[in-house]
Amino acid sequence: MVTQTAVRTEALQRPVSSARSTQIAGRALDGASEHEPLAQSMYLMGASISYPRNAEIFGENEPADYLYRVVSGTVRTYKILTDGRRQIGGFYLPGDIFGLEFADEHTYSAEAITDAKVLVIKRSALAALAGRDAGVARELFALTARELQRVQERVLLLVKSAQERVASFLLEMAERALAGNAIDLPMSRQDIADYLGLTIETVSRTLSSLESCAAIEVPTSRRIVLRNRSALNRMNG
Amino acid sequence: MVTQTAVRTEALQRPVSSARSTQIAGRALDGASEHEPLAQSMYLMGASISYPRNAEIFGENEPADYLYRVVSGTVRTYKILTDGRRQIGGFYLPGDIFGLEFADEHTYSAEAITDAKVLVIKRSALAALAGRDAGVARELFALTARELQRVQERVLLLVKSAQERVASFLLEMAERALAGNAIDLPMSRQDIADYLGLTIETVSRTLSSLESCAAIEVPTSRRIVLRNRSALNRMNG
DNA sequence: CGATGCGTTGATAACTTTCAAATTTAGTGG
DNA sequence: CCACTAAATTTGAAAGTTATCAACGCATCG
Repeated sequence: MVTQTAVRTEALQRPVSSARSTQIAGRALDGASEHEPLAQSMYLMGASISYPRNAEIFGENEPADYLYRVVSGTVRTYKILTDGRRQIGGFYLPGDIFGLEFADEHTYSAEAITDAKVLVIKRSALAALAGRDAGVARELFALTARELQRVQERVLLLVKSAQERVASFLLEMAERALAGNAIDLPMSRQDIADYLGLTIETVSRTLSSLESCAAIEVPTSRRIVLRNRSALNRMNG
Repeated sequence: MVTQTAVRTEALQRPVSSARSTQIAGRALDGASEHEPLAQSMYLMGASISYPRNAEIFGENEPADYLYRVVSGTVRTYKILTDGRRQIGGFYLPGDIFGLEFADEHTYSAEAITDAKVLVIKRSALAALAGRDAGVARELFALTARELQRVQERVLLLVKSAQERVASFLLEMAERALAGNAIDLPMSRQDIADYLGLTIETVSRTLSSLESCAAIEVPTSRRIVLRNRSALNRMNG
């Protein structure tokens, strides 16, 4: 891990204007940093760590001593179920915060999907900060509330058909990672399947079927072009 | 609705020792009222309202001006999906708090499953209270965090098989409403099905199959006796 | 180039839903 | 309190959806 001194230096070198807006689950807060004291604090106080593709950031049941913010790359959280299957808790893109816990230990593991850089802040430092700065406390609460909303939407998603789940997933990713009309998926089919509670075969078949009905194009497996978004919206239900 | 005066009187008449411990989603907080300033405030400041069976307590998209605490009976929250199906958000038993929202409007509707009595407190009063009393603010946060945990567990439940879902449901209800070794279900098969993302037929068949393998007994449709809890735990996954 | 991992496609099996009917339970009026 | 009606639950058979098992194609990388 980077030393505290080095971290401070790096944080100070980073121009304020380069700070991206804080996002959780694809929802952007309004950009001004005065409205994101937490993000700002992480820039000032947080350490920056880089992880190679597939590296573990933290493990389930490890002490939850840090809060994380994605700077670049993509992160997945997941849990291995007793039957051996893997359930993905969420995908975190640049600006997103993850690792927020209310117990002493992480309930999910976290891994870098691609090479990723994250900022970390000690939970104890954050607690102290929240005590002094009501804005930070408010933001932590808002973060939790938004995470709750995100998970509630996932519950609604998981009771739907495979086609609806995949369509919802594409629309969700489109909101978060759209480049023009195309999405560049950082995650594998297996990741998507474990996120949606489906198998890779079903995800693959569903994408093929969406392609054959002209709702999307799949030029390469990681790139999806949205051709008919209203059709996807209709499927979304 | 009961007048403010009448409410105060009722609150004062209620002996402190009779206050049930606050529960959310079946998890009991430690009983002492000093640890539940929110519950205490609701007793002191809240109005008490009674609803007959199947009455609406609030509707989706209505302004979320109140927070509710179940005194007696059972409440369900739900949402009607675009395809007409109903998804149940949760069941709330005596001591449970519901109606917690972070936007201005309710995202779920709420109905009394049985005749139910609830305490309500104005959100604005609660906000004022949380500003003055850090304990209330903490409890609101804890409440949110616990709700988040509950919904996350539901995500894990919804990716499992019908048998696992029903077994999980029975174990969840057993923790919350166990009388001896039997559960008295306040809700219908349709409610259970809409909670688990299954059809009533599948719920009914699964219960029959659990009965035929001696894991449970179903003397009447609303009463379930747990015969082999470790078998249910194994199915739970 | 061959090995390896990822993604797609096909065939079959397992599971859940749908539709239908029988049975039980609950509610209502006499 | 009983009889009757409506509603809820259970059970059966068939259809639909998704998972599983297997094979193939395609790209990447030593």
